[in-house]
Amino acid sequence: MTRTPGSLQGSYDPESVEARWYPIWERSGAFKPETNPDGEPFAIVIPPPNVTGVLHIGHALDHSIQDAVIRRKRMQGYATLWLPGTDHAGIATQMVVERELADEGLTRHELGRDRFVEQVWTWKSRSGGAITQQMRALGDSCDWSRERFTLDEGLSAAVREVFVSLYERGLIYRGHRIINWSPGLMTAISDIEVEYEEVTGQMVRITYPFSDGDPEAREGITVATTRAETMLGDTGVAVHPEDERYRHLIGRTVRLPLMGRDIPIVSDAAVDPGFGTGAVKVTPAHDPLDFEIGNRTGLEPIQVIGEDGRMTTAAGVFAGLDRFEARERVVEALRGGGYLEGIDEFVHTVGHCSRSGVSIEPLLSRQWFVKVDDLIGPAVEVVRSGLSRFVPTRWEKNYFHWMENLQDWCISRQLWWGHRIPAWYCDQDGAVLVARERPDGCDRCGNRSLRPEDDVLDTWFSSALWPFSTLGWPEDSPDLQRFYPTDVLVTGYDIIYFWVARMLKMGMEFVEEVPFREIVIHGLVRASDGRKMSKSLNNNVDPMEMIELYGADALRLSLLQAASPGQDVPFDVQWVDAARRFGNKLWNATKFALIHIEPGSVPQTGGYPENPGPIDCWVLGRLGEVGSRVDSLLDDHRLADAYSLLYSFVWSEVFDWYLEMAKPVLAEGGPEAASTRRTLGVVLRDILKYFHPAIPFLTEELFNHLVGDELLITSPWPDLPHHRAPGGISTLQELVSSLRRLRSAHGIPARHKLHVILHDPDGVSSDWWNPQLGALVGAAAVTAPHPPEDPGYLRLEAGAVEAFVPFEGLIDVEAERERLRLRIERARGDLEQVERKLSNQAFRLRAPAEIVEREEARAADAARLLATLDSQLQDLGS
RNA sequence: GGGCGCUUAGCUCAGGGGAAGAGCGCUUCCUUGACGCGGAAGAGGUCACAGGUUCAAAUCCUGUAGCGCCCACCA
Repeated sequence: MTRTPGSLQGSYDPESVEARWYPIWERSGAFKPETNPDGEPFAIVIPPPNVTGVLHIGHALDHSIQDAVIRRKRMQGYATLWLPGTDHAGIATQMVVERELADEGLTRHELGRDRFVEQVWTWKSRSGGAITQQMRALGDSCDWSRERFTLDEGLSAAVREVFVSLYERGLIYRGHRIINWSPGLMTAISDIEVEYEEVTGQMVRITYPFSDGDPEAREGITVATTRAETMLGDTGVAVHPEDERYRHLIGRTVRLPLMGRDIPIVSDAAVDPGFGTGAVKVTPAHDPLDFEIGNRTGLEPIQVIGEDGRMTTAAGVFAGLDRFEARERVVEALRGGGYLEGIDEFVHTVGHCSRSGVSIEPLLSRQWFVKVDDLIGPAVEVVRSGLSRFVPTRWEKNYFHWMENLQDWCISRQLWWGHRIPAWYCDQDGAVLVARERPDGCDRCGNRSLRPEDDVLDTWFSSALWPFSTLGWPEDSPDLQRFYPTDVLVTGYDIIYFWVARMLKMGMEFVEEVPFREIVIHGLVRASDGRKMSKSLNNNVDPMEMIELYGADALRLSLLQAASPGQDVPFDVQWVDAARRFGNKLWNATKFALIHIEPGSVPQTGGYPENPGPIDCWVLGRLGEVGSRVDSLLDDHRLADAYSLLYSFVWSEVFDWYLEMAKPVLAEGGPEAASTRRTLGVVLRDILKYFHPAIPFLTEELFNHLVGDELLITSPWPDLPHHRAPGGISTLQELVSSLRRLRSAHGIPARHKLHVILHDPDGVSSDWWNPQLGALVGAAAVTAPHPPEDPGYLRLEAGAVEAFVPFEGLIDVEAERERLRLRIERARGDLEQVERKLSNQAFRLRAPAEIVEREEARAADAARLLATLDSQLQDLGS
């Protein structure tokens, strides 16, 4: 089913390469852990994207990292599971379907709950698969046979089990509290779904006159507020008990303007005497702090703003007005009544619904809550003790900081799409029944017509169970046993609070083991100017468009190279383009190799030459060094560093040097050429292996040409024998570079052969240098026992080798002198610097020996260079 | 009000106590039989600023300035 290997035709075309391999991988079973039954398990569960969603650039980053990790582990012989799935995303999905209904002129209420939910399922089956198709285009090697959806039967059972048992443990309760109400969505939302924005508003000061003193005195107490309309629901005024200005007023009553209600002045320590006027109007129904003060001092809440954001009948003449309209009208009315002391501009933060953007209304409401205090302890402890490790660790600080000041989590939502809360009400005796299955009747009065709870759970409730619910919990399934705790979680820092913390809490509470051993945090992908990508700025980058233009491989590599752990990545097409060009380079290098080696003849593993020639030995040695460095970087999840290192090694060493040095060897034929052909094959093969996790499609394609029938995706990770680079290589490279510089500086044309006399007292050079010098710089060298005595030669140094080039008629002598003077100046500077360092006694005493040695060597080098340059200058004649 | 980052080449960013790095851009040369989606040679940086620790600081510490992000019930 794989393609017959052959030589490569044409040029690199990502689209055709990428179309081919995904189905082959999937059919081969490589994505499933069963492909390697004896392997040690290694598991990642995907952060489930919304079913409504399409792949955005953030997913592309998140998935590139996960896929790179999982692919490498697979090649290293683990039984890897990358478990995919999607989230039902309550609000988001419901909104999409509601909008569709609106186009037909319908509302969900007209449709009714059951038909509406049915409609959402239909919608889900129709377009919910879009994102999973896009994941395939990206190359995500997940096990689709284990795909999960948060509303699946199994996951729903997990949700019910967790809800009921938390309720039984007293960790879930139903309470009447101030919650964040989104008038836009008509539902409660949790604290962390509120986004705070700084706005400039008005702080109005209002005087409430005393109603219990001399009516003629026209005295009162002045309060300040930014939400004037809430004064209609005031049931008291609070001051700090120690506040000298107001202490004597505690217990008196004032008449609430516009409403004519008498309300008491109370004292409460929560009041900040330094803020505003030091006296707070208390609206228990519309402010969390006021609600608490009200509870402590016995002030009743009066709800004046309704769930739709309009004033209620309790607001008197303002009833029916929109809350913002009411704010203006109330201020006007207060001004008219002479109650208004003044208006100041005031900058403060206002909460907005992260979904609908509407300003949040704190509302007194009966909702379900999770008491988080008891769950935090173990979730903090496992991170502190390192059982679950954040990468990079600095995110732990943020995690702890956040865990310290957590409020109870409001989990009920007034939506239809989601997990219905497993509670039933008996309307006869007011009993609340919470159960895994619908109870037959009220356990107290026997009433058989129980009313089910209408509310559904916050989407994040089911997400919190994801690492174990997807593996079969509450059943003690084989997958749960084998893959839990999962090994790595890869996610952005933006959902540490929403999601990661809650998974840790729930995992510890219900499975009593950490959900994942490592938490790899990446940043957000930003626009190239560093700003957030958003629809309103119209600076969104569509990953699918990138894939079309540059290929998934290029997109992945560019994201991986740019993503430093935990750091935001500004996205720029130039990176993707550079990555594509790298792909092109790989393609062409393989094409070159296939001219010289039989397609399909490279062994899948091993096959390193027994007696490698000098350049082969060098490249194998370098590959080994770089490879082990790359391995340790990858182990530390420093993917950006690993792939950047590989990228520059492959391009600037293997392709720019080794391939060029291989050409003359291959041309000559003989046993040397055989070794080089072999080396060329295995080195390319190993490079493909190292790059496979980042650029899976192209590497698979090229591997297929080199190796034949075996799939790269399940080939073993490279394991190189140690090779020691022969000393001559770096000297040769230095010499070549010097000669190239000479050519370049003086415009010596390529066709002009350079004749070089080598003086090589240590015998560093050898026979194989000559063809190399010929191919790489167009130079021919002869070795002489002594440096030439007559003038007219330019001396170059490469390590212990001196090279003499006759310059008569070749170079611009004046220009060369100028160049030398400049270099001499620089060399002097260097020498002085090193000598200064070496003459420092403290340095000699304190610095480690190897550093001192290195500095000494440096000084010697600098001195020799200076001498060389000086003599060069003399050779040119002054 | 707390916390966490960032400031390095023209641009976008890596690096993180012992000789300043990448990609893109820029200059010059090269129609080399893998690749012009390429090659070679270059120019370009007091690593934000000020102190400190150290034999040695872009790197560690303290402070300052600017810019981001997160958290918080200042009405």
